[in-house]
Amino acid sequence: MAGVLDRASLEAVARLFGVLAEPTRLALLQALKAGPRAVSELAEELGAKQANVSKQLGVLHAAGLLARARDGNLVRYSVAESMIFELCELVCGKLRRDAERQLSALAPAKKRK
Amino acid sequence: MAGVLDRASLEAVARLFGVLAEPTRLALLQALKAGPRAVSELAEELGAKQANVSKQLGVLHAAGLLARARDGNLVRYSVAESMIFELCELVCGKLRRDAERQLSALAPAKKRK
DNA sequence: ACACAATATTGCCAAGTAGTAATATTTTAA
DNA sequence: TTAAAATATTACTACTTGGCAATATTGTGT
Repeated sequence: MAGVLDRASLEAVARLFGVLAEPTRLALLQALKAGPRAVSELAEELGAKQANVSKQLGVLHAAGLLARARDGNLVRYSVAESMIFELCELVCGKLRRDAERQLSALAPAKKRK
Repeated sequence: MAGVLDRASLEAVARLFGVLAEPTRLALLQALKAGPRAVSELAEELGAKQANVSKQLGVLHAAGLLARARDGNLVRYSVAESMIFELCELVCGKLRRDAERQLSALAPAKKRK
C-alpha cells in the first residue's frame, strides 16, 4: 500500500522512533496508560528527578504523543496517540519470541500454550 | 493484555526502537522489503559508502531484524522480522494524519477521500 | 504585595554513535 | 600462491542527548 519513502519521510519516521528509544520516556507512557498524571506525580511514580521528567514529557508532547492540560498549579499530561501501545505490543511480541527461542534452545521440548 | 514492564524490559524495547531510529537503517529495510540484497548492491542503491552500509546492516542483524547468508563472494541480507513493516505503517499513518491536520488548518473544507 | 508550590528552562558534562578513510579479512578465480 | 573483489573492522571525528543542579517562570492562596 505504501510506496517508497523519500529521505525526508524516512527522517520523520526515524525521529518518531527515536522518541520511543528511551526507557524513561517509555516508562512515562506506560504510567500514563492508566490515565492522566501531573508532572510531580510521574516524578514520584518513577523515582526520577522533576527536571528530567518535565524535559522528557516535553519531548513526548512535541512529538504529538502526549496532550498537556493545565489544572491550577498542576500540568496534567495524557496519551494523545494510543497507536504507541500497538507499537510497543509489536516490539514486546518480538522480544518474547526471541526469549522463547533462546530458552527452548537450552531446554528442549517445552509445553505448547 | 500486557502487564507493567520493569526497567530491563523497557530498556530492551527502547533498544529495539533505537535501531529503527536512523534514516539510513530504515532505507536499508525499505530496500530489503523488495527482496534480499548484497551489501554492494545496497550501497549503490542508497548512494552510501560500503563501510557504513556494512556497519548498519550489522546493527540490524544484531537486533535480529535481518538474516545474513553468504553467496559466494557476496553476503545477502534479507528481512527476518516482517513486523517492522507494521511498525513503520503505524508511524507513517500518524505522520500522515499530522500532515493532514496541519493542511486543513490552513485550507478549510477539503475533499474527503 | 508576599510566600509558596509546581513546572519549565538553562548550562553543563559524560556517554553513545553515524559517518569516514584506511586497513583487515574472506572468498573466488587464475 | 597469487591477485582481485566483496565484506568487515578499526580508529577517528563531529554531533547528539540523557541526566543533573541551579535558576526562572507560572499559578495559588493570604
